[in-house]
Amino acid sequence: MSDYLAKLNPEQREAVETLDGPLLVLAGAGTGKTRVLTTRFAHILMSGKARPWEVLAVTFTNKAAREMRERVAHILGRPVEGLWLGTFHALCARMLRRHAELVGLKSSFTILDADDQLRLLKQVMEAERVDLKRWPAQGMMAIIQRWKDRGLTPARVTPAEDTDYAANRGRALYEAYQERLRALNAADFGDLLLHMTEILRTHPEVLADYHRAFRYILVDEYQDTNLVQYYWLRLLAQRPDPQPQNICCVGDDDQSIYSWRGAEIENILRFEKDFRGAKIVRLEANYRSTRPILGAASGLIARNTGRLGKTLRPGRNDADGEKVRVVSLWDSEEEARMVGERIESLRRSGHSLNEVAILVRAGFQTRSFEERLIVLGLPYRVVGGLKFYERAEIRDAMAYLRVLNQPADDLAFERIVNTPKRGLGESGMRALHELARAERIPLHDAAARITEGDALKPKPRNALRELIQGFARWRQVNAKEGHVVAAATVLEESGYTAMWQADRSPEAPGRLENLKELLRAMGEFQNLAGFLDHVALVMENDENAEGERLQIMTLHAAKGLEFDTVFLPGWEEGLFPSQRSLDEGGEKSLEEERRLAYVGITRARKHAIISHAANRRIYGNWSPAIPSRFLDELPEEMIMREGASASRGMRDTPSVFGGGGLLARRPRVIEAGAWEVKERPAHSASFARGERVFHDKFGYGTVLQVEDDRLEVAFDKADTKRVLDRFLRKASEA
DNA sequence: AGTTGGGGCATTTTT
DNA sequence: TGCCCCAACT
Repeated sequence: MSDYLAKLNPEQREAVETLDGPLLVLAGAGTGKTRVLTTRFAHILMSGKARPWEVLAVTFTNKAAREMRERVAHILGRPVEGLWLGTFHALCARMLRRHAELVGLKSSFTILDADDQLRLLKQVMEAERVDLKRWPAQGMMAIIQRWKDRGLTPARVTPAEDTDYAANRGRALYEAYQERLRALNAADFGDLLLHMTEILRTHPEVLADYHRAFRYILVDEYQDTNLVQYYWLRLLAQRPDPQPQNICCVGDDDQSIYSWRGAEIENILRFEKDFRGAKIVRLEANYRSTRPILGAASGLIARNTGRLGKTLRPGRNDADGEKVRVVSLWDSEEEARMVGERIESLRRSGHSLNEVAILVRAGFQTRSFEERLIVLGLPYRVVGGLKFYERAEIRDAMAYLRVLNQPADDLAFERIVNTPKRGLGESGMRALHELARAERIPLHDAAARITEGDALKPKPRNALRELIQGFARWRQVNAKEGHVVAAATVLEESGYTAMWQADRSPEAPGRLENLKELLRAMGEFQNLAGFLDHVALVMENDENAEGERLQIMTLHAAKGLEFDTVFLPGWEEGLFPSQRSLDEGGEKSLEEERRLAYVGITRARKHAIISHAANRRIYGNWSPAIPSRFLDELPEEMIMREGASASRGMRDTPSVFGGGGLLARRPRVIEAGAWEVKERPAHSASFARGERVFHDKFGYGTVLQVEDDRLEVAFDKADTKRVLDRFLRKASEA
């Protein structure tokens, strides 16, 4: 027997070895889902059932795709070429490049990011004279995305679907938006799936090609698929008899937490009906967490109805462990202090900070913890900050490259035509737009034409001519010397680099550094088009992971991760479960919140500390908070209560905090006063450039500029910020 | 063209 | 309470 199979337990082996016919693998948290998926992939190749390019393997994130690629290569002992392994979007983009003309695009189409999408839709709506005050473009975007999620092209949207926006003009706006995309030779993220599904639906010969091509299909996180992804998969999987439908979906209905993004939990619940003769394998042996953690999570999730049903059991013999802590606190400040203290003590006892995470329900909760951790000097990282590709300088540079690649990319052209400043103001842009619209030509071509006449003042006219001539030249550089040289030349000759060099702001050097990084990254790609696709689809987060850091992130962001110690703060009615889910979605969305709680608890290997506060500041005002109903749903024998909840029944308003435990140690009065430290009296000391200072919120930093009472400070653990001197202390006094 | 101040808004987010 | 976006200044 191959040794990669020997490492599996019986149920995992069944999931790997059941190669023929539809298979659903219900993989509970920590049951070796990724191992099964990658081993199955390798097993298909090793057993000779298919060649690498005959397997279609789909994930949701680039990270998951990368991981699968690496692990398959590891099992096989060599890298594998020619795989159809990637995210839904990347795979669809690849396919769509082959068939673009079937939906009115050219193979060279541009993939727009969220920002471009919204700007384009705004333009469309303005042109259609929609009152954007009354009907924000965001709302229309959301509707269009939901339609795309459900596989609805404008033609497939029925009047009954089109009732809740801009006096039933939603469908018309959607159609106009799609026309604009086509005119720009562009596709948004939703289009990648939508167009490909539409092609497979309406072009049997294309579908038949793919039926022949893919003998096996593997899908990760099936519970997160939306309808259009489901249609796409089903079309590809439902091969005509006698060819077997070898689709294997791996997922966990208990971890479906993305319905608000269009995911349909019904997809996984319905699997057996969709695919004749489907087999279901349950992975229930958990190798990650201790017995109490599993017991707490299982007890909680058992309250949900409409599950496929599965019970985690400890897969290791040493799985006994500490009970899940449920800590009651007076207010959110005290909660942050409690978490900080425990992390400090963990660190003192040799615990790695990389193995600690604080998982919150909503982004704004991270702040109180950040503030506390800065004061304590504990290094942390907030997952999900600004991404590399989202930074202004990168987006600008990308826009230059997009115009280089495709002159008709109006969105990109518009972004850079006056960056750096070329003296093109509102009137100049209007003239340009009018010419482009009148002649039905791209802005780039209109710009070339307009410099021939005298519609523009001399300064912008000359600058614009230079830009257009520049692009012609740079395209030749691209053809002759490659995209990296071309990119460097573009940034240099367009004056873009010079713009940042002349910038006196403290961010400028970092931005120039980022541009260099961009050029470096380009070197890894064959050509410009390949690179642009990569950036559009593979939004890499260039977080520098160096050094030991604890992590703060949302529960959503934590799915798929694991840590020795997990803090789960803010378990209060209205916050978790969130008010909105209580108000709107009824029982269904409450169940999704419960799944989110389940995801949170099951992230912990050894220690889970859940907490709630009796008082929380909401939009500035303190208001009392009731413990989350989820706390009552945890099996009593799996948890250990601390603070008020230790001696009193839950769900009462915890007005009296007299119970034992850690929190009762200090008198309440001192607790309440402690946070007033913020209101420090104005500091008479003045600061000098280069001086080390301390800020309650941002921590230590160095003074860059002084203007009266306003200082510019480069903080060690935060960006450079402008702050008033009264919020600063000298580092030596901090 | 850049700054400033008022008003509206305030889960979760990947591609 | 705080942030972000837009509109109206200078």
